[in-house]
Amino acid sequence: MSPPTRSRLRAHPASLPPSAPSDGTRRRILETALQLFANRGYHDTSIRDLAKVLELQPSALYAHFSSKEHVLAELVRIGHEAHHDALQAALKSAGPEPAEQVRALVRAHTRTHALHPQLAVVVNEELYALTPELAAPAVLLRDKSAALLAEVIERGVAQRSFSPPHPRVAAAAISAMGVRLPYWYEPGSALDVDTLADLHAELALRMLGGSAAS
Amino acid sequence: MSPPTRSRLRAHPASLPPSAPSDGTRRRILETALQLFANRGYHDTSIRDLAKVLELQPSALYAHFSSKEHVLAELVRIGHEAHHDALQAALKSAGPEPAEQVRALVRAHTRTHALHPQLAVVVNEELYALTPELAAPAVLLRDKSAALLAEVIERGVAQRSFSPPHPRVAAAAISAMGVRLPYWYEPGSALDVDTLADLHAELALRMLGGSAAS
DNA sequence: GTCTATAGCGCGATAGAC
DNA sequence: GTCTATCGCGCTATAGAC
Repeated sequence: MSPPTRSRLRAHPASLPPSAPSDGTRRRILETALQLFANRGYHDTSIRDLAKVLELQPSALYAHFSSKEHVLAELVRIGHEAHHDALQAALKSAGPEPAEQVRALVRAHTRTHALHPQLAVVVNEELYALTPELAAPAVLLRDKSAALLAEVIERGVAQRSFSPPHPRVAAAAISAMGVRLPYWYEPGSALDVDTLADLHAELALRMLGGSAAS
Repeated sequence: MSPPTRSRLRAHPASLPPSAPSDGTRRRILETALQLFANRGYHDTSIRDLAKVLELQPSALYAHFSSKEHVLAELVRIGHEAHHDALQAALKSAGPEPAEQVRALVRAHTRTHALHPQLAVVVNEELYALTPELAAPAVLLRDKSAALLAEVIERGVAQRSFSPPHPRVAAAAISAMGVRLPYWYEPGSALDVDTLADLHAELALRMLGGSAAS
């Protein structure tokens, strides 16, 4: 760990989604690693830093994870699965119209990033610290999640509900709103998560144009 | 440098803006560091890695920079200044209407991120690897750049040209489009930079609503 | 599953010759 | 301004006792 640095995130403390392991020490390690990786980065956080916060000896961590990289890989896996599951659930409960489906997807995307900002940051900034083998499952989930939005947009365009100037660029812009959230949004602020999710959905529909924008 | 990893960026090779130093070795160091920091991250790139690519001995770098951190600081400075200068020039040449000014700002924001993707990534992901003292000038420029967009939006809202659901959230969404560009945009693709800049401007105006959206 | 101790290596940076 | 050589330290990970 290098010397006096500002922390990357506004949010505190690190929150894992419910799907994470409930087992005691393994979960504590993941939560602590999440906090440190999010604030300082994976490569700037040492096994010794992690052990110190956990009040364990460095060697004790190896009873729970076979390497520092496997701790990161588990966080990346949890993050991608939680995100993908949230998108799928949102889509499933959304009804058939593209506008309603976009609204549901964007709300879920935004909620995930706002409620688990550390996980979002680690997933997005540290994925490339993993060997391709360990990163592969996450990359696959990433592509599937992107496809969920892309397909809804395509269908909306096909049936003239949407008229974006460029569907792929619009999809990237919609995704970007959520991905950048952890860097400026303050979870305890006047703007609550549900309102924010609605605002993002509204902005997404405006970008997509057509009759759906309110 | 850790073992087999995918690179963070699609773009190749690293491009510095014209404002960067033209001097020989110093510039070569900056260009090479930019490429390595963008692809592997600052903390995962060693002085030895840098020297190897440059075909120099590690100690030779210290004739040009007093530390590895100062190399990063210089890149961060160059990146922030080029970005801020581009926004200011765009605004200056834009005429008085808020819609025209937003279009100019977004076009400049997008062009900067598309034309210098490595610099954008390093500036955004590695700023927090700097001590607060070295990061301070960049943070100041960042705030000034954000204010340029925020003020134009505010004026547009005040004179009823814009009707965003929430000006601050819309500003963040507009900025996010550009910031995320380096992670998906392929500079040599069918979609050229100017078209992309126009598309982003169009999306921004749609989000801001009002009479200005085309 | 935690401890003490340490192996083995790579790191950033410096000394001093040329 | 580049070289050779190296200091001193922190790193990931392992060995082996309890």
